[in-house]
Amino acid sequence: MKDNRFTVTAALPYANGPLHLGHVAGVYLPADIFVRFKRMIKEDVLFVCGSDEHGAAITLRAKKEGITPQEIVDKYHNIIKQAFSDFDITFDIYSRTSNEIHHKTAQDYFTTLNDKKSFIQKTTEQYYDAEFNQFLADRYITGQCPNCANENAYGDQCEKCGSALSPTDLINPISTLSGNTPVLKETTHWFLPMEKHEDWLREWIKEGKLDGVQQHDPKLWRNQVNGQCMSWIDGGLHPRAMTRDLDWGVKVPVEGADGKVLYVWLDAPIGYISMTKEWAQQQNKNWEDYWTGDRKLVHFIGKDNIVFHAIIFPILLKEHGGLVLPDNVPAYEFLNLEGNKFSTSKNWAVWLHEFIADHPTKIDELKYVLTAIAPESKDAEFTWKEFQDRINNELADIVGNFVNRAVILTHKYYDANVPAKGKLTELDEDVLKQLADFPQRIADLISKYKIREAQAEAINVARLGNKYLAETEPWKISKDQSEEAQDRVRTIMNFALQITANLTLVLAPFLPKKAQLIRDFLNIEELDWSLAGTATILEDNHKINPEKPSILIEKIEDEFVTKEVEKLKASVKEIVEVKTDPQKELVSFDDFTKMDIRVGEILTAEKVKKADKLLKLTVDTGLDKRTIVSGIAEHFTPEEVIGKRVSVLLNLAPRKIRGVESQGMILMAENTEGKLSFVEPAEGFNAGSEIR
RNA sequence: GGCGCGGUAGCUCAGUUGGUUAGAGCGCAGGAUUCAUAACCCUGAGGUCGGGAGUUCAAAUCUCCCUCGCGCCA
Repeated sequence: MKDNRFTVTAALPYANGPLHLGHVAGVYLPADIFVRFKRMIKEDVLFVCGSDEHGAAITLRAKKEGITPQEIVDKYHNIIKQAFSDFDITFDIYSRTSNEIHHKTAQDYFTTLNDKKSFIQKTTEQYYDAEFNQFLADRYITGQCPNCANENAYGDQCEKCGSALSPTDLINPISTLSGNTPVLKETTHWFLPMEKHEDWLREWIKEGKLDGVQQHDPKLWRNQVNGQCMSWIDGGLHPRAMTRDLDWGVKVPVEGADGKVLYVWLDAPIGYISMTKEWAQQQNKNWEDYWTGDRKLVHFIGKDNIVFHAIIFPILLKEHGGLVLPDNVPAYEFLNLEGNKFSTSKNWAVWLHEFIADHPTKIDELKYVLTAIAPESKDAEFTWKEFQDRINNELADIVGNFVNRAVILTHKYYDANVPAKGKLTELDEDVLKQLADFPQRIADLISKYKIREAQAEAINVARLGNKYLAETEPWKISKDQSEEAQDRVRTIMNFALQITANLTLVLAPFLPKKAQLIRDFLNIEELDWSLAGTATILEDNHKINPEKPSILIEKIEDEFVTKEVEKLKASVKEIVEVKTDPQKELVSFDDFTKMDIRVGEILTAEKVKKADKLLKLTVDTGLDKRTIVSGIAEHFTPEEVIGKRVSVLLNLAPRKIRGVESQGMILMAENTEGKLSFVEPAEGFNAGSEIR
């Protein structure tokens, strides 16, 4: 087995939205706790992460919002980076894939593998949008589902019947970019022939051995990870595209590969390497030291990313040669929120940066709750009520209260000096023994990626303290003035304080700010982990902070919960209100040309009697002057509309409305608030101009 | 649809290679106590371990079928 030197990565956040609590609970926070602990026990650990800034979703969003992809990724990269920093996630580097060093590293990596003939090239036909000059990602093609006839199926899936599709399955495919029918066009891509790697992957995943050499303990890999990988391998692997037709990303470094970029399978994980390089340059170190030899590589990820990190990237690493393969891929399940999945599009989320802005003093409290419910083995659920319960009943009552008791009593009895221990009782010895067990237990749990249980054990140190005080009752004994009794009280209080000092150690990886606050109460510096479990941390007569301690953990009021739940519900409403109608059914060009739409000028206007909404208009259509009844009286006065040049549907079948025959229809734009606007041509387009 | 993972006390979760009365925390009930953030501490009630069938002296744990949730793939 290898030494304990770690390179830890956390999944690269996609820079098209902010971070929510699901991301934090299921990747970044456990990774940070793991890393903090490794640093505490002086194991060499590098922690890298950064924004994933490429891909079709970002370019399409940019197009939609009329801005550049760079503007989008700049915006979210900064929000995410700041949120991590505010939340005390201690990456050694948080970089981004739009950096030059990443592009260069990824291209070099591709070239190395390409030169080694690790890839095969294949030419396939893919849908292409001629107007936008680009190939279409599956999800940007819609059409009729061949299974259930749903008109709005996507190129990768029909959401109505749930069947997965490929774009060519769709009947009447439509590009969502232009609305045109896309054409099939040949394109050549580089594929990774994964099937060639089945044999060694099987041995590596199942037994942890590579070329017969033990690399890792497969029993420490989560069920889900082993299970999914083995099912992929046993089911047979297939070539996988490593490049895409897109103009936003790392260009494929091969002549003639214009308009092609590296696919996310290469782009993102090589980001771990390029970010290591960037950090190493800053620190004057060799990046290779962190990716070769006896280094343990650990990828913290969500469960949707398993085969990507446990099969595809390992193949790429091995093909490159000389680089370490992951020692573990702790994959987290998903966090749900108040009964529903987190959803960026539905705005059902608690955003990390918003939480921090709203509750800057509750950072460790949030960390505690997210760790306590971390989805290590099954999907978990975050509710504000549980947030309150966990903080109030566990953190505040157990930890906060114990610290307060120990410190306040020391102030009261000894004027803030640590009293010396006297003779120990059997109970004291027993407590000592229990205390001594904690550090190793916590270390073991963290090494096994059981962060949630490790945190619970840390809290148990405070429970031990509470129990000790309840059993020894120093406040009773202190009333007895005999030297023997006073000696007993000094011993008890010394123990209580030593346990408090232990808390600064065992809580530190989970609740760094609270650990610091306790250190302030005790007037001590950061301690070395080797002291954990001992009762000799504080020296006799050490002066603890003479100021009365503040409240370590403030309780969460009911109002806090109510407000947050309301905020969450309100945010969903906003989205619903601005929802626009989906595209209507397709019409043929012939259908469209049947409609005769022209510019008309409104000559006269008057209200229709007994009708609040209707105006009777006389319109010059260029052909004739005709009467049109229009339902716009609630939006415009007759005076306002006279002289307007508007769009008119001329050949709508005439119809009597309130006794007046209407010979056409005025076309209006309507926004989400129900406001109306005429569709007016520019100056110089007079009555009779055709619209088509 | 195929595959993977999960469904254990009201809630959140542990349960090692099948082995005595299935555990913890919260919540709940009762008790004790007052140094402390009305907190702590003790005791107790609560589960036919998603449903069914099977293997076995013995199944939460192994096999099969069904069902629900999540993910991956087609």
